[in-house]
Amino acid sequence: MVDPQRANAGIKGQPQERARLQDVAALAGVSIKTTSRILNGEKASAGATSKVLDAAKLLRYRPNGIARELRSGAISNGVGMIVSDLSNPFYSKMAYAAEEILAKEGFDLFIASTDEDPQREEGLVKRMLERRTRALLLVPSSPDHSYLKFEMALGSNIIFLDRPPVNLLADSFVSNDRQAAREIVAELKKSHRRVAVIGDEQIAWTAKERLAGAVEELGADSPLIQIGAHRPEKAEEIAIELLGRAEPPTALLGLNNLITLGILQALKKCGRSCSVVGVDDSDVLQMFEVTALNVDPERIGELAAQRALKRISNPDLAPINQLLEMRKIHRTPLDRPIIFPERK
Amino acid sequence: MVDPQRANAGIKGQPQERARLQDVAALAGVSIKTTSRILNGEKASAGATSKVLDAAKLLRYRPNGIARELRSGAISNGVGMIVSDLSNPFYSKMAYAAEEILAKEGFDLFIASTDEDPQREEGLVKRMLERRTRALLLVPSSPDHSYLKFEMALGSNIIFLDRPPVNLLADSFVSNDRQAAREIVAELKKSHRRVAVIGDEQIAWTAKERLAGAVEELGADSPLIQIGAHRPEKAEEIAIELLGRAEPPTALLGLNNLITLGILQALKKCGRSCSVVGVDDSDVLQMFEVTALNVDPERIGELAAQRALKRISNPDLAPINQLLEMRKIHRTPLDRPIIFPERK
DNA sequence: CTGAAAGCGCTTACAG
DNA sequence: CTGAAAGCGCTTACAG
Repeated sequence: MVDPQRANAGIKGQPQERARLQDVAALAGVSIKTTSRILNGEKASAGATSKVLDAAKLLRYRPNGIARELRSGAISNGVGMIVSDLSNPFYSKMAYAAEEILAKEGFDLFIASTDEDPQREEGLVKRMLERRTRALLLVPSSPDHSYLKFEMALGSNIIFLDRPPVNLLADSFVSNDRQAAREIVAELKKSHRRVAVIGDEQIAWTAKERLAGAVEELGADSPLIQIGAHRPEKAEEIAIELLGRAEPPTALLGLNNLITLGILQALKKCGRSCSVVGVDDSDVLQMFEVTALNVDPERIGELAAQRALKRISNPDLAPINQLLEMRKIHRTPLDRPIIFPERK
Repeated sequence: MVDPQRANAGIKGQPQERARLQDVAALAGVSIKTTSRILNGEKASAGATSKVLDAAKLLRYRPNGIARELRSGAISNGVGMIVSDLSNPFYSKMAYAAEEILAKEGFDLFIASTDEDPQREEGLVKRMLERRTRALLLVPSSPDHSYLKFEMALGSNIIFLDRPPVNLLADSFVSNDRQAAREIVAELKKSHRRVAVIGDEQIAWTAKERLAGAVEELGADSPLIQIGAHRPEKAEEIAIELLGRAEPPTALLGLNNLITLGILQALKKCGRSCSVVGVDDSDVLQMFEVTALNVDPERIGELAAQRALKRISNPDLAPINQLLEMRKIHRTPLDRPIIFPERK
């Protein structure tokens, strides 16, 4: 009944025979059309209904939504979002905000994560667009987006978030990372002799921009600038090294949310107090009253989702590039140290 | 050339004419097959190539992946994950861990969020399965999963995480929330006269279980049990009220990560110190050395992803229900208060 | 209530 | 190098 040689067998995982409507109809002894009707919950004679349901169960029949979608001409209501690292609360908040806006308009948001791998990004983009995703919100990991030119010329709606497109004209919502980092370092220098800066690995655009801003103030070869802190643990390690020097920094600047967390962990572990400022905000910074430089991830997610909706109604919009300002959230004044809970 | 009356017009958003391969071929003056070859990057004569590419651009042609997939019989490599609230770090960590495991085996993980809406859950499940998602990881929001019986009988691979299926036999990975909550309250009672408990709105299974555990120790009508704290701000408000009573609690138990965050915010705001314990761990609890009861979200995500892989190779596995133990992470002893950074 | 035929937009053989 | 025909698994008209 089911031909195991059929095309869809054995692509990934175990070969898997899929029963078709045809197979169910044959086993039930009724026509394809009747079978379709019954499985779609329309009325039919009791006899036919039970025969068809039995046959479907026996053959483990599952309708092929791909075929249905093709025939019925229904358009997908899916919007895709591709982020670099879903475990970073910055991106999950962004995704949540976008989802809220899109769901209100009847669209599904499907989120995938590249783990900063350009290959994965290209593959995910391709697979999402081929499935007629109505728009794509992209936090890019790839260093070059010219591969998207053709897709965009073909009418795909692509919107960049948090990091700008490279070699491509497309909508983007990014923040003024370089300028913000430069200005906060300049401000710290006013009340501190030694300002240390800890940055991420130099992969993401935001990481490079923030570092560039700090370098403009402190010089490229400052021994107080340290990078490579991709996880909080690594940031903690670097901070401990800095604090252990003969001339330790009097202020520490963490160039993203995870790094600043690591800095606070270091202070806690060493029982030290020090002025701390963070780029990006978080619950922990709030609790310790650490002054932060921040763009709401929710704001970026909302703007991008709204733009996606606009583009879905009118794909011929000219690209816009919106620069969002990072704002300083004043908490502990920059010349005061962050005090840690006393240890027993 | 492009017939604006075609079926896929005007379903959602603006009507959108889609050029077909046929339209491109007609405009370029070559056959459909040649057009297909050129757009798929195969070799063809230079003349045909440029004519086809021009026509494709002019018509904003995008291949229909649905049709391609149907004809070529390719099987999707997508796995779906549906969570109740993506902005909760618990779930984004879970998703990240699952994604890592699945990506290693060549599967894409597509994540969607229901915002605790059963309707959205049903819709998302249906749309994902119809698209031949190979497996579905589900943190359910719905109070009844019998709607999935038919899907499962048809061979869909569905795995429940964090919350168990109701009226359905399916794989699940959940923690012993009730018992863990009961035991920690019992332990707190040993060194505290007044143990207060703050819980979430009684929607999610975990919220109900945790409350039930606390009630078993404190009684259903204890004035020290407060629920409805769905956001940290609400938990903070409740905690402030509790702390302002004539006989304030000597210990506060937060029944999830966001609630415990709110409790700490309340203590900070009021400048009070108090013993605090949290169900679920977080960066903030770690920094304040709050003792926590925890199941690694990463562990749940990994187990579920591994189970999905197994089911994809062998769909006939009998359902398993794994109960994960919540473990106590000892930090500050239960009879000691959490001390807050001194305010200036 | 039920069925035979046509077709969704592609790709896959198979010929020229 | 190129094309006409068949078919992926369904649903949509249209008949009986």
